[in-house]
Amino acid sequence: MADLNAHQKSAVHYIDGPLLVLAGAGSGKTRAITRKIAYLIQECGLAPHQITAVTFTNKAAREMKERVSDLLSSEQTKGLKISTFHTLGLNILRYEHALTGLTPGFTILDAQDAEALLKELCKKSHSDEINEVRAAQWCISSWKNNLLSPQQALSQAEDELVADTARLYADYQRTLQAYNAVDFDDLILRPVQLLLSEPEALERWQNRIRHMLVDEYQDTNLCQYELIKQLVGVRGALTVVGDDDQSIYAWRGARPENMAQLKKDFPRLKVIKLEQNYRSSGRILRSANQLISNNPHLFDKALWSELGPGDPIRILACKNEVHEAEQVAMEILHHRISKRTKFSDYAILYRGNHQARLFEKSLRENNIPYFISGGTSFFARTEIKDVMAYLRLLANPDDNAAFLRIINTPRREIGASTLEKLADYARQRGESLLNTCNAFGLEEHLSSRPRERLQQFSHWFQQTQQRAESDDPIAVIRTLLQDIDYQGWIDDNSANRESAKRRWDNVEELITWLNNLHKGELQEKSLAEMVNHLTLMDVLERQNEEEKSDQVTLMTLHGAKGLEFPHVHLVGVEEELLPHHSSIDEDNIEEERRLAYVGITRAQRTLTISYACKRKRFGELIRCEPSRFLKELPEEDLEWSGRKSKLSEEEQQKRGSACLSSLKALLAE
DNA sequence: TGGGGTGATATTTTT
DNA sequence: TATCACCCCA
Repeated sequence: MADLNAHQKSAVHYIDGPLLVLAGAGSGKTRAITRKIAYLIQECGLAPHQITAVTFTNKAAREMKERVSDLLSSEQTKGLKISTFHTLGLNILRYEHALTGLTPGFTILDAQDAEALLKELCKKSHSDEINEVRAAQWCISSWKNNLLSPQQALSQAEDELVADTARLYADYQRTLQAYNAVDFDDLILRPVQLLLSEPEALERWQNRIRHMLVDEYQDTNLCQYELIKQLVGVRGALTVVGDDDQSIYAWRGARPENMAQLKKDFPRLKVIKLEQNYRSSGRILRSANQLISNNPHLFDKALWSELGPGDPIRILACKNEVHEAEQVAMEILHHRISKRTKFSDYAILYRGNHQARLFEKSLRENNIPYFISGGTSFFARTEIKDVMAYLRLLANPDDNAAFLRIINTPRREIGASTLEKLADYARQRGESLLNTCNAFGLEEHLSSRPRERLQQFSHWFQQTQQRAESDDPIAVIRTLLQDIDYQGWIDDNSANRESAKRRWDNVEELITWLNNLHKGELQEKSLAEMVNHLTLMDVLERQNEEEKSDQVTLMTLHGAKGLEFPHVHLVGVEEELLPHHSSIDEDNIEEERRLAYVGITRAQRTLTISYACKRKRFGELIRCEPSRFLKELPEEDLEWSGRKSKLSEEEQQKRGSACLSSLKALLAE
């Protein structure tokens, strides 16, 4: 405990009731949480399995696990439950499946699968009003996050479109149940419904959890909060850590009000503030504080630091967006040489993903290694989704979504009209598509050729299912892929050799992951368990690999939360971009300000903010204003570059080449 | 079934 | 401007 400050210590030691830790940016909240877990085990006599800690991302969960195991022996951490909300929900559902009408092999549909299913359902019945499936999906998701049933949603609907969407929601939930499937939101929602309606289950889980810890608490939505409340019960053994100034997910249902709500629901709530910042130098911190003081606050908090003032904050005014990207690349090259830093000390943070492209270009042109965090995840790739769909169907024969995905991949000459007839008959019999392939009486609906094809598939699949019951899962998967010659299918369907190779490598990597899960410490036994585990996972392992090498990090402000970098470039700090124009329209400047605040507080030693005066947008060149947030920073801590000297373009070019030659001189040195 | 043409549409994203 | 989904046709 020696390396904790007094406030951190009291947060760790306080176990008499519910505790809210208001942890400012860089105040060592992860340290406090991990110490508290260690304290509960070592000093308070709790067994590791009685402690549940939840985070929002796999990455955060993994980091927390690592840091706890640095403090404790492996014996002391055995059974400790540190996971994401969704994994916690999955575990509850898995254990209590009998009470929910799900069978153990149930499928988790990811957002993509769910969208495809909704599209399908729309086509069938709700077509007229709903032409925006994604909007409907978003709407249904927020209903779920706000604990609204389809009936409630319908009764609250104010117009026909919403009413239709509510009916789609009802249809969607029915279909999911029929498929023996849940979506991501259900992983939280269904456990909540279960705990509310089944007192025995509630008691079981409340007894199991003797202390609960929640990270990034300001990001919880209503449904997640309800889950916490149910699990904690009257005992109130709860520690939550959060920072309302870093709430940047209100747009997807997060409720920073949950921090205030806690006080109402747990009157005994103790509040501890962590205000000493260990990350950033003084000027950076002062700027952040001053910026965020323009927002109203639920709780007052004043961050301070002992790290000394540090460098002023550089503001780069750039001619246009191309220029901005070049400048930033130049600055990084220059700075790295003169300060003898590593590329991995730098991060370029931006509001929207599309901004990455320009920086990618300029970094590449200057031979600066970089990696872009975000983008298509491993599990969204077609080849991975295909293989996963085969596995899903093995685990859950009712998973019609998986069936539809793979029935004609690779090609089996089973077309849309065949499937439609099959689906009609399946609905009539109340059975899954897979089952219906062999159903009695199918010949009345389908002519012999397509029927034979379906039966051939189903026959082969049955054999595979049988093998899956006894054989090693990995061997089953390998045989399955050989049977369908999936590698051949990839070869035939890739643009070129390289992409074919890459895609097959991805499949191999998936198998490696499955293998690790199977042999790993968690001992995931069944295919279903492994498949569900993988659905909730993401790129974390490979991201990890990339972080290790010396590269500049490019990511969105949202992606940067929870991270820190010695040198940060905050780019595109313009009106309409940060704050984003849609937030300006919706009068939601505060969240944008918090976003800027998150960006600033990522910086440890230097912060460079840049903006362009002109920018191409949707094909046309528009004039840009520097962000209003710049005016909210303390002028005396800023160092302007570019704007105040009214250089002609020509002269700027000269300066650019002067910069380049001085750089070359440095390199030669 | 896949390619090419067409028209809509441009945040943030985890699980 | 650039992308992407969708539709139609060969």
